[in-house]
This record gives sequence, structure tokens and C-alpha cells, in this order.
Amino acid sequence: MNNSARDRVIVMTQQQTAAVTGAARHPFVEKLNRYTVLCNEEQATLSSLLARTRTIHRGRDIVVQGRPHQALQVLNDGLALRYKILADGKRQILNLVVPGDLIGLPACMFESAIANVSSLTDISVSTIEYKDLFALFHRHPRVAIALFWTSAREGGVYIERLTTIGRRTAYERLAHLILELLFRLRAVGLAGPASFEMPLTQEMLGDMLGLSLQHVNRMIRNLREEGLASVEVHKVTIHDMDALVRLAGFEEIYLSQARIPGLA
Amino acid sequence: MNNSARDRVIVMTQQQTAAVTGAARHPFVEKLNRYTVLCNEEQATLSSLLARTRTIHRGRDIVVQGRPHQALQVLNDGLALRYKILADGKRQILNLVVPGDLIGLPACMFESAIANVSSLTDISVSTIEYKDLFALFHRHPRVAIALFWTSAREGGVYIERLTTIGRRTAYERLAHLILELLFRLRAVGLAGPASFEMPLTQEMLGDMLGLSLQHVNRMIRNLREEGLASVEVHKVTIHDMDALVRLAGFEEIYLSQARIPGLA
DNA sequence: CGTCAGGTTGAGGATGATCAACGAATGTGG
DNA sequence: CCACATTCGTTGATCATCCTCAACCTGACG
Repeated sequence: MNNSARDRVIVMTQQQTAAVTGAARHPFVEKLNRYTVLCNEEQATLSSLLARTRTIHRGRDIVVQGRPHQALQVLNDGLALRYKILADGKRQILNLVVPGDLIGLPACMFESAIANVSSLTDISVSTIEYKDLFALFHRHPRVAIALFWTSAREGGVYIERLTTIGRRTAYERLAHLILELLFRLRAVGLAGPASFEMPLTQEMLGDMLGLSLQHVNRMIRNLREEGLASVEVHKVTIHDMDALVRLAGFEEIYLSQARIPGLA
Repeated sequence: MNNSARDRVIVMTQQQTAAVTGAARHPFVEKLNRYTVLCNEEQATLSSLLARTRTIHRGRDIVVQGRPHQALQVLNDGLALRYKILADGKRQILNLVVPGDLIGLPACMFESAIANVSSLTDISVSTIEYKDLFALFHRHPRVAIALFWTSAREGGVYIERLTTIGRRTAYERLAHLILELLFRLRAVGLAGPASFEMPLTQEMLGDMLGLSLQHVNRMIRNLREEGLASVEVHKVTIHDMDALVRLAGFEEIYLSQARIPGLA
């Protein structure tokens, strides 16, 4: 916990730099750059791919289950949710999409999308046509490797959620989700050391965790009464990090964005 | 459902061809070749990467949670399981690994492995060092694209399992798993039109579905009594495919291995 | 001022876990 | 060949976690 405040300051500084230098500094480029140091040309090519951005208001569907598509999209700013709707109307929220993420991964890698993505806030996105993606693989293999690496690591989030839903109690599930959100948002400069803004309703939390909204409400009360964390309207604050980590069985390694080993 | 038997025949023929031409025809190469047609040189490079194989007996751990590593492995033959063990000993099985799959995906994309993989049968594996993988990205961008595509589609299996565990009843979960196993095994020539050999215990099924083994047993009995499917010692047979698909809410698209759109 | 989304709380009930016991099949050592 | 252990499957009884139904509260917004 001691150096997390410092970490955050560094991230925020990067964000501010981005604001100064304009769209060239882009969360997606930043992320790939964390996997392996990219040269100027590589960064320039990526930036030009992402140059044209589009703004979408909150609550709009960006990707729709069953619909075909011919491009991937990158989230530049704001938050989105990936989810699936079952035939009987039940919803499973798969993941939170944060700036720098590929929106259509993995939903858009099929003939028609296998999941929905909708904007949780107003967002800014860039589109990468498949043909441009393929050209990128030919021109900049190192970028391709970084891309491969990120998308493979995405899988880590899913397997962790899977074990959370499959094998943890409701109380543990909520604790684990809160910690995951904290760490993922912190990595993109959107959270403090032990708190973050959260535009998720209790119904959404339930749909992420396989729980009813009423039960989420009770587990939130539990966390508050036990002094572990408080979940208010749009803000989550962690009061006892150690206890929460212990309760959740949380291990942050699956969210790591460390260098790719052995890549020059 | 009508042409699935025919599809299988084609796959089986490919497998037989493999037996004739020897190790050069490899399930991993076959799979990438289904994503985009690879030229001879591309296939040759891949095959040489996979030439050295290693046999591992059943019940051995190939990848161990928390342990570092410097290579990916490819499963050539046999079956394996990816799983996580929690601090209190509970186990969540994440996925079945079938021939042609990258074993260490996504577990080995981190500084230390975030999940275990163990052999379910005697298996044959090839090792791909990271440096060889990187070289492949430089030499054969089209292979890299196919690799990116497969690994991204892996995510589809996880999000489907996630919605299954999060939002379906125990009965539906079992039905869905049986169908997924059938279709995945059929894609590698290891299942008939409506049946397959299954070396999974009821405890393992429970650990895949977030259920207790006793409850799995009862749901299996249900399926049998309703005439939908029978799960015997090491063999699963589906008796009423339509009803099972309806019960599970199963949509096979997330297992598709169709061509990558727009890739020459 | 009415409506609506979101949050809060309680009561009752169902799904699925846990505990417990037993049977069948397989393997092992004597 | 038998005694024994072990693994896997089967079934019943009880119990708890979590769902469903229902009601009410609050604040925001037209």
C-alpha cells in the first residue's frame, strides 16, 4: 500500500502529458508500450491508426450480439461493459472495458458478435479496420507481439472471474470484484490508492457476479458493518485493504502489465 | 444439425491423412490452416517448430500456478485440464485442452503462471520457446495473425462458461457443458455425431460447473430420466439433441473456426 | 407534483451444499 | 487367489446460501 499513491501520481502525470501533447499519446499506445518499448515509428503508425476518434453517449450499444462487423474498436476514454443476454432475459456482465482496451475482444472475432458492448459513460473510440490490423502485423511485428500478449492476458481476467463465480461465496465475490476494479482502474489513472468512482448500479454488480441485486445490497452492508469497505452511490472506498484482500483471496498478478520476457 | 455428420467425416479424413504423412501434419497447423490458408513455407516453419515432441503420462502437472516459465507448449495428442486451486483447497476447472491448443494460454503469459494445467490422459506436447515465437512473428506475419485470432477466440469459451455458471441453473449448466464438449471434441475428430469418450469424473464436471459432485450426479440422472442424454463411466451419448440444445440455450457459433474475414 | 431509477429491508422458499452411508470396480500386496 | 485399499458413483436427509416477492424510501428530473 505504501507506494501505491506514488504509482498513481506517475500515471496521472502520464495522463496529463497526454493532454498536453494531444491525441498522439493514447492509452492503447501507452499500454502496448508497457509490454515492450516501442520505437518512434511504431508509435507513430499506431497513433495514426487511432487518429480518427468518435464520441458515443452513455447507454448506447457499440457491439450487438449476433450482428456482423468488419472492424475492431479501441476505447480511448470513458468506460464500457461487455455482456451477454440469455433467451430468458437474464444478463451476465462479462467485463468492464477501460481506456486502452480493445472493445471487440473477443466478441468480434467471430462471424457475428457473440456478446454486446455498451457504453457506461460517454466514451471516445477509434476504429481499426481488419485490413489495417493485418497491415500492422506485416509492418510492425513487435507491435503485433505486444498485441498478441495483451489480448492473451485478457484471458486472465476471465479465468479469475470464472473461479470467483464458480467457487467463492457471495461475500468473497463482491470483495474480489471491488479489488479487481480498483487495480484495473488504477492502472489507467482512474482510481486513487484505495478508492474509485464507480458508475455501476447494484444490479450491474449482481449481473457481474451471478447474484441478485438484493443480495449484493446485503453484502455491501456487510462490508460496511465489518469496516472493510463502503460502496456509496458512485464511489467505492476501501477501509481495510489487508482484510479485504484476505477475504477475497485476491492476487493481483493476473492484472500485471509487465514487460514481455526476452523481447528486445 | 444436418451436415454435422458430413463435417465430421471431413475432419476424420484429415486426421487419417495426418497419420499417413507423419508428424508434418499437426493438429495445431491444421487449426491455423483453418483460419487462413497457409503456404508451404509457412506450414514448414510451423512444423519444424513443433517437430520435437515429448510424451507425458496422465495425471502430471505441465504448468503449475506461481511457477515461472519461458516457453509455451502445444498439445499434439491427448487431453489436459486447466484449473485453479484456491487457498482453501477449492478447485475451479477452467477449460478442457484439446489437441492443437496452446497449453499455456493464458496461464503462461504472466511472470509466473496464474493457473495449472495437468494431463488428463497420456499426452504428447511440443514446446515453443518465446524467442522462436517472436521470430515467427517477424518471418510469417500471416501465421502471427492466425495465432492472434485463435487465441482471441479462446476468450469466447471463457465468456460462455462465465454466463453458464453465472446465470444458468445446474441442470442447464450440465447440458451446456455436454454440448460444448461434444462440439469441441468433434472439431478435432475425437467425437461422433452425438457421443464421445469422456475421461472426466463427476467431481471434475462439478469443478467445471461450480457444483458439488453429488448435485452433478443428480442432474445426470435427470438427463437420463428425461431421455435427453446418458453419461456413463467414460462415455457421453446424446439422445435428444434438439431438446438438449433448447434446455442449454446452446449456440455453437462461439466454437466456430471459420476463416478470418478479408485475409488473403 | 408525479414518475422513475436506484437503493434498502424483510419474509418465505428453492436451489444446491454438506454430511453420511453404501455399492461397484479396479488395483495391490501378500 | 484373496484381503484390502482406493477411486468413483449413487442415494438420502438435513441445512444454508441465496433467490424471489413485496414493500417502501430517496433523489433526480420533467
